[in-house]
Amino acid sequence: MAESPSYKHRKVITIGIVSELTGLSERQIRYYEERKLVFPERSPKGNRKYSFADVELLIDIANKREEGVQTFEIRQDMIRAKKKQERKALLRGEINARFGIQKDR
Amino acid sequence: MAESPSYKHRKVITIGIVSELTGLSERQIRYYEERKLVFPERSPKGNRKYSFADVELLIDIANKREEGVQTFEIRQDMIRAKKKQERKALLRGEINARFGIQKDR
DNA sequence: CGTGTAAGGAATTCTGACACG
DNA sequence: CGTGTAAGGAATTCTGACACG
Repeated sequence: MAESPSYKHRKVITIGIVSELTGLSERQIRYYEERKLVFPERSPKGNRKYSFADVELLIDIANKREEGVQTFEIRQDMIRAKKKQERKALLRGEINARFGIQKDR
Repeated sequence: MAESPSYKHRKVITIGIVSELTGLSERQIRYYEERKLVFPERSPKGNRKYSFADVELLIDIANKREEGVQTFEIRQDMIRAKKKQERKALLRGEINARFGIQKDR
C-alpha cells in the first residue's frame, strides 16, 4: 500500500534547515523552485515550507547538477517519470475496477 | 524492529510551525520545555528545532492539560513510562546476550 | 545558465520580566 | 502554576536586481 501522507510529505521545514540538510545554498534552493523542480508550500506570510521528500529530491538534484546535468533536463526527467507512474496508476485503476478490493463487506 | 531515527525523530521543525501544528502558543511550548516535558535541539544561533515525535508529544500534553493535569504530574508519568521501557530494554538485552542474533558470521 | 551578493523590509525567534491568579 | 504580553535585539526569510560567465 502507499505510504501515509504523514511525516515524509508534510511540508514543515523552513529553507534555512533545508539548506543545512542538503548542503545547498538558499539561493540554489529558491532557484530550483523557479525552474519548477521543487514545490514548497507557503506559510501565511509567505515563508517556504518543505517536506522530507523535498529534501531528498533536492539531494538528488544536487547530485545531478554535480554531474553537469542542467535543470531543464532534470525537469524533463521528472516529468517523464511522473507520467510513467501515472500510466501505472491508471492501469491499476482499471484492474481494480474489474477485480479490485471491495470496501464495506 | 524499532523504527529508523529518520523522519519521525529528526529535529527540523521551528517553533512557529509547531505552534500551528499543535494549536499551542509559542509561550506554552517554551514553558513545557522549561518544565522538562520536551527537549528541542537548537540551531547554531539558538533557534529551537522539534521533531514530529515532539509535535505528537505536545499534542498529548495539551490534552492532559485540558483535563487539568499539571505539568509536574505529566512529567512524573513520562519518567515512569520511560523507566518501564528501560526495564523492558534491559530484559531484551539480557535475553539477547544468551540467545541473541550473532553479528559478523 | 546557475549562483553569489548587497539591499531594504517584513516576519520570526529569543530571553528576561511583569502581570494575574 | 500556567500563560499572556510588551520590550529590544538578533537572526531569518523574502523579493528584485546586478554581476559574472
